[in-house]
Amino acid sequence: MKTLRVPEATVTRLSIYSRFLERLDRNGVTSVSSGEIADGVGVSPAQVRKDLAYFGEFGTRGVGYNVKDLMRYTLKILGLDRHWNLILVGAGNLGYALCTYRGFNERGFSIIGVFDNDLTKIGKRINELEVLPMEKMPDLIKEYGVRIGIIATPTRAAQEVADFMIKNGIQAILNFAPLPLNLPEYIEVRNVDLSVKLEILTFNLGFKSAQTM
Amino acid sequence: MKTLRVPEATVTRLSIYSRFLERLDRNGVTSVSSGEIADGVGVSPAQVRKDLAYFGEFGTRGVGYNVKDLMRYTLKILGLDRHWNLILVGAGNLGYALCTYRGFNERGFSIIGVFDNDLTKIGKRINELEVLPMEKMPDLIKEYGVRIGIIATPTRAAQEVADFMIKNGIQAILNFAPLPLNLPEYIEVRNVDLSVKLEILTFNLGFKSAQTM
DNA sequence: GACTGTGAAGCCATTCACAGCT
DNA sequence: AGCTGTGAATGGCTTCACAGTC
Repeated sequence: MKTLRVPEATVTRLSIYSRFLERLDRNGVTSVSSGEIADGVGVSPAQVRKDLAYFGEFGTRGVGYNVKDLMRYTLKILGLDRHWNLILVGAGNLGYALCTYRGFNERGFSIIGVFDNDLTKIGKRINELEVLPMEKMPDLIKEYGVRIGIIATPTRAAQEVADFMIKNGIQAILNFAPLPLNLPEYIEVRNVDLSVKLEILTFNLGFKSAQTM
Repeated sequence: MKTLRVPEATVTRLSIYSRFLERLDRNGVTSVSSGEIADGVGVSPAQVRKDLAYFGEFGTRGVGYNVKDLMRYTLKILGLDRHWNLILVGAGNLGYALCTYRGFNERGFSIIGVFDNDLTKIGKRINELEVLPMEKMPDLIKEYGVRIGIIATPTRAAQEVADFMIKNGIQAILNFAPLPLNLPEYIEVRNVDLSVKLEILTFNLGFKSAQTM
């Protein structure tokens, strides 16, 4: 298992492969080829093999891959062979939706603390969680060993919230505010910008209507 | 304005530049250099210039770019010099959050119809919209000239919903269900997978803890 | 002197094609 | 025969470096 630098695109696909493998496993499929995975997720068979090759040899030549084994390997590579506690800041509609999103639980993520600085939101309940004021964050991070924080605040608050999280030991941030955060480089950050993908669609539709209208 | 194929990464960054330019404009800044844009959004100055060069020459050598002009150009390129009506299927928490998300309105998007097939959700109100049964979709698409649909349903319903949208004239889909949709290739699809980015974080944290523990 | 626009170079990811197993 | 694993080839995006312009 040599450790070259792995392209982020490979990690993204690995996440998708692993979910596809979970589906196969639930359906009782025990063996799968790179071509079948490729068809299932919309990439080329060579891509699937190359992606897996970054991490080892998981298949059998002439046969394919064992579904359960490969599923476990991919989950392990992604760090999903364990449970992750998260905190979230911003108890608006988006924060609420993320707290109740089943996709997180299915992958081993639990949001164990929700914070806001809006007094009208503090004390409200989201499932079994109570929205807490920001000053309760430090203790909760320590108590639950939280390393990842989610930002679902309005844009103007995002940078300040990120700084506060980091000061209290958060190592990685998933940012839903449409604003590039300015953070130390040892912090892992990924942005989920809800309108960027929509704008890729309008960009592409623009070209189409030019052709067809 | 030569029309080479534009990398999707360029379109993504264009969307980010345009929002940064809007911020500068609101703050009264009138002129900006590629280096300042680069600093503001976290890319290299050459990247900014190269991205813009796909679409024309917008700057003045020795000076930089006029903020208002460049903002308008970028918005126009992205197809955001006009209003876009959207429909959304799935009136759960995520659907609710998307319907009330201000970031869409700020960029010229309006969700003008929300659909669900769950009888307990039909008739509910989200802002000024009433959740409608699926069979009302065809008329609404025609009436409002809708080309883009958003899928915020549970995973199991997503493929069927996508097929229904397309049958009724939708040309582009923003899919929040964590499942690769199987669609004709003339349909534009982009997926927003809420846990993939989280799994990139856990992947990267995995490497870090290996070093530091 | 400052900054854009761009061909060339460099780098990285994907695809190809085939050797190696079963 | 079928399918994996992988070096080589390809393709595409990013960075470099400098000519062009103000």
